[in-house]
Amino acid sequence: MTELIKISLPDGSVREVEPGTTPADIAAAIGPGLAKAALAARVNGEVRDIGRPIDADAELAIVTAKDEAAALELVRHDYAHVLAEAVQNLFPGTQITFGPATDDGFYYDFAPTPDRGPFTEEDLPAIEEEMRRVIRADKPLVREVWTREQLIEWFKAHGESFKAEWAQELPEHEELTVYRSGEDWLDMCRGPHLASTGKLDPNAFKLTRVSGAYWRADPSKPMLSRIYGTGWLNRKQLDAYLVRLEEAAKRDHRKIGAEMDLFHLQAEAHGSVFWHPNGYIVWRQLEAYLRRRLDAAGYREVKTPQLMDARQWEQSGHWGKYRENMFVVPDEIPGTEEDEPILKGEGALMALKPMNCPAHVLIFRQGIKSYRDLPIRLAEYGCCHRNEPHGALHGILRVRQFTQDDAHIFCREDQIVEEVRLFCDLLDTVYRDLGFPDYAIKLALRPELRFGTDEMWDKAEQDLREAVRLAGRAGPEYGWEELPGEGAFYSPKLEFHLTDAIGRTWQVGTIQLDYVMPARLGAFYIGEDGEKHVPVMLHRAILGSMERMIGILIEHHAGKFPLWLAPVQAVVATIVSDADEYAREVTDALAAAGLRVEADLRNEKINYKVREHSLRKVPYLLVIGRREADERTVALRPLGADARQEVLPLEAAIARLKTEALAPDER
RNA sequence: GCCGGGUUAGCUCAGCUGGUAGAGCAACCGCCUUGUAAGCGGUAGGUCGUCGGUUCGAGUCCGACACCCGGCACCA
Repeated sequence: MTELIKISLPDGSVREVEPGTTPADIAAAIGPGLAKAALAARVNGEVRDIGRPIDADAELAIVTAKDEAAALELVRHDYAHVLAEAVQNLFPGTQITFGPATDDGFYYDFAPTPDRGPFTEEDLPAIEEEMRRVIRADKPLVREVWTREQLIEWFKAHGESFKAEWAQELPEHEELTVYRSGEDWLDMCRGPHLASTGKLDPNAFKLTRVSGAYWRADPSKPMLSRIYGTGWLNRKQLDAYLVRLEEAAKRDHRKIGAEMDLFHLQAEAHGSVFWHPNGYIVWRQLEAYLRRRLDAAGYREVKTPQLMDARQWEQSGHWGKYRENMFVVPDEIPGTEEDEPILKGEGALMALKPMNCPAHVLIFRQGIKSYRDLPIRLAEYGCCHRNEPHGALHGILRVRQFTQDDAHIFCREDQIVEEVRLFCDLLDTVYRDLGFPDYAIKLALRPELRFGTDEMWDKAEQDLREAVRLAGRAGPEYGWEELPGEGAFYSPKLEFHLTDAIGRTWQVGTIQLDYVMPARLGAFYIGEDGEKHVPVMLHRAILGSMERMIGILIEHHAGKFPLWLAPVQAVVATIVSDADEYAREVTDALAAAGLRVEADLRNEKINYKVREHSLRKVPYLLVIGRREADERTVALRPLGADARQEVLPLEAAIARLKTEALAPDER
């Protein structure tokens, strides 16, 4: 007689069953409803196949669609496998490699046959159709444990060289499993999976795009053909997701930037932004605001050279570690004669600055500094050039010329924690002012390629960890996380990731603790002991870059900037030409009050004017008809179709707009 | 840099298997004096990304290059 095992359920009850009973059996015993809804099982917290037997006492919870995170992960992983099966059905000879669930769906990387070539978007409808067929066939997904030798032999025999390579390299101790989909298809996979393909909703997924992807993310390895999809529990979720995508597309800063006439990009200066008058107003407002905050926080603003001799970059270490991203310029007078080469290559090399830090150290080095002078906080709106890989450029979010809101704090070791704390406070204020109350803090640890000794890195990482903890910002509410290998080559860094209006995150702010560069560039101060000491250098930025932050602000606000940032704050629009003279008076009065205002006296219907200025996202329209002109009032209409307008005396309207237009630090 | 897809009027886009370009909006002109997201009519506007090739003939086919888009890698 076999010993029964005890299965504890979430409601506290315990069932005694034969060893080898599956969660599916138990779900069925509880009720047919649960059996039908069951997708997988949590056995002692671990998500497992619903059909995988339990051999010992365990805690069991049945995973249903209500356990949404786990259910989505399962479903997406299964969609990926169905995608792989469908592709191999349609395109025999295509090799399978790897296909995980992602945040909103799944992908699978394939090695197509050479004559077939990479997949294109035109292939997707047929593949989707085949996926639906596989789903409707309701093929059972069965787990089997194989040996490494079995796996390698099987994959080699079936022409799956990528899978065979992988099976070869999986860790020793791991249990190696395959999942069969019916009789005719299988993939090596850790699982877990649903009981059968029919558990998927054939109308809750969509293949979205194709792309190349390196095998094992390594550019020296072959490029595979990746197919992306989005997958959900049901059609309603899918539709909601597709609507969200459309919403995000509407906020695209490139589209809004053109509509609002903020900036443009063109091939002749690719990777650099042409700021138009409207866009540059946003820039100037943002810059002026932050400058006031920095002044108040004890920073001193500087301006340093764009071009410096290559020897300087050698000394700072950039020449060795960063040169491939630098624009190098010969210090030479170009030839102008027809038959003469433009450059003879005789001049010394100079480079456009990719960072501001060396120049700030050079300022620090001027004159003798005492320990009493520290901390010294040097700030610069530093225009940097970085020769980024062309494929990386993206609108104004990733460019080759950008302006950092950079600053370097030179301090003593005993001041580090306080400086980091002060920085965290300043950054918190700025993010709140800009409308980003939610942000996460992460610590990026030493990368492979780096300066300095391990002891230095140990200390720097520990100092940052400690400083954030003491600043009271290392908790889960700040999304605290450590990221191995993500640090800069000269220092570990704290990264600040903010969350925008539609839930996307953007890495913007940073503070980095550097023991190396000041020493390399010979910076020192005289300590209390009368000896020379090397100061610690904190590299820090709050906005990251002006270009990127403005791009993020455009997407965050969908172009509807708060009044203080809006390029045009108000338009005075007339209904009849009889009101022109009064409208001019109103416009002049608003301008005199410091507001950015335009008059629209065109011979157009008010409907037309409302629509046009609404599309331009002008925050306020001051509508002037005969009535307003007679009564010396204005109809103040805030942006938005459902916005209620208010008729008020001219003076009252001016006073109100003036107050509302103050920057957050001026209120 | 790598894979795939693009580039046609100021903007959004059409143009089948090659036969010398088309719509809507915007612009301009006129009418309408207008009350809260497009009033009506008319006119003008394009070396079809660049360069080269195939062809009697190229927006259309081929090649190179540039830039853009989606990813990959990169983001010090």
